[in-house]
Amino acid sequence: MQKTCTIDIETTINSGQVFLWNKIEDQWIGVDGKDILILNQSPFRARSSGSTSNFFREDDNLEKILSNISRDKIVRKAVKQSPGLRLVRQDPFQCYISFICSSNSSIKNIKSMLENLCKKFGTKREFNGYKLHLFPKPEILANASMKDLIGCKLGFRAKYVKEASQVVNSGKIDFSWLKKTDYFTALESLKKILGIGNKVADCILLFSLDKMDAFPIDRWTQRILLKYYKKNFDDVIEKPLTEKKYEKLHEEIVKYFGPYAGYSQQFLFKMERDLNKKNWL
DNA sequence: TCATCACCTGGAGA
DNA sequence: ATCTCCAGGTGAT
Repeated sequence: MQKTCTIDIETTINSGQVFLWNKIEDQWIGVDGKDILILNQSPFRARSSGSTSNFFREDDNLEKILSNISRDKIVRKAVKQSPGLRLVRQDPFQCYISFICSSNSSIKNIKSMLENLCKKFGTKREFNGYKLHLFPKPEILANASMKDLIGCKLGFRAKYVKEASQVVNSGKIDFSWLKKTDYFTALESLKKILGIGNKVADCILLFSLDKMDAFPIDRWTQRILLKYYKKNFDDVIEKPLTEKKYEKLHEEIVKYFGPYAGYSQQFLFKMERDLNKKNWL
């Protein structure tokens, strides 16, 4: 109970992990796969229209994790700045499509694309007086026409979304299996899919498949590494990372930050974007 | 294996 | 007004 109270909902929603969320009056309403979630900060309350539980990873031993990652001075500062920030455990299919859509885009635009997909393809559902569209099922997106997907403003990602949905719908990608297997095996499976490279795969692994050693390296993370950790890692560079550079850097990072490297990344990412006054949802 | 380049779209800044 | 650049990258050459 005490742990629950330390979760900062707004900080967590506004940390680049999720997109289909809106603040209405004093509560956050969001879509997670086939569920609608309603969150209140004080008193803390999380309601789900379905079976979603542990959205905030309440089963993690946070005390242990925070003390582990706080060995690093910069991370310690980031944790102190946003102590209520949590990693979330999202619906895997939604997370997968979300981050495929994220490539070369902005948070605002990603949110818009996903809302369009829900409106066009998701089942309408009412929960506690709120009517919204759930996230579309793999089967629906797998069989969607390119015209309709383009209509959702996906741009060049339309093809990625369709193919990625087909892979899930056919059973070639099985999220429950990916959850059970190790980081590297899951990573390799995801990267075979069109539209998924190292960064997108790491986001999916960290935010929905329980891989806490996933450490997404995007533009911001790269800036962070350059700014604070230049001396710690041989492979930090200013230029865009090639695939091999990314892998090598990731290896060094996990060695340095430890098994909960993903948590470190989230705190650092939040800190640096806030520092630069970047917008969230 | 690496370096370039194009890519849908929307918004910000020159 | 019009252009350029960038935004949580990836794929093709």
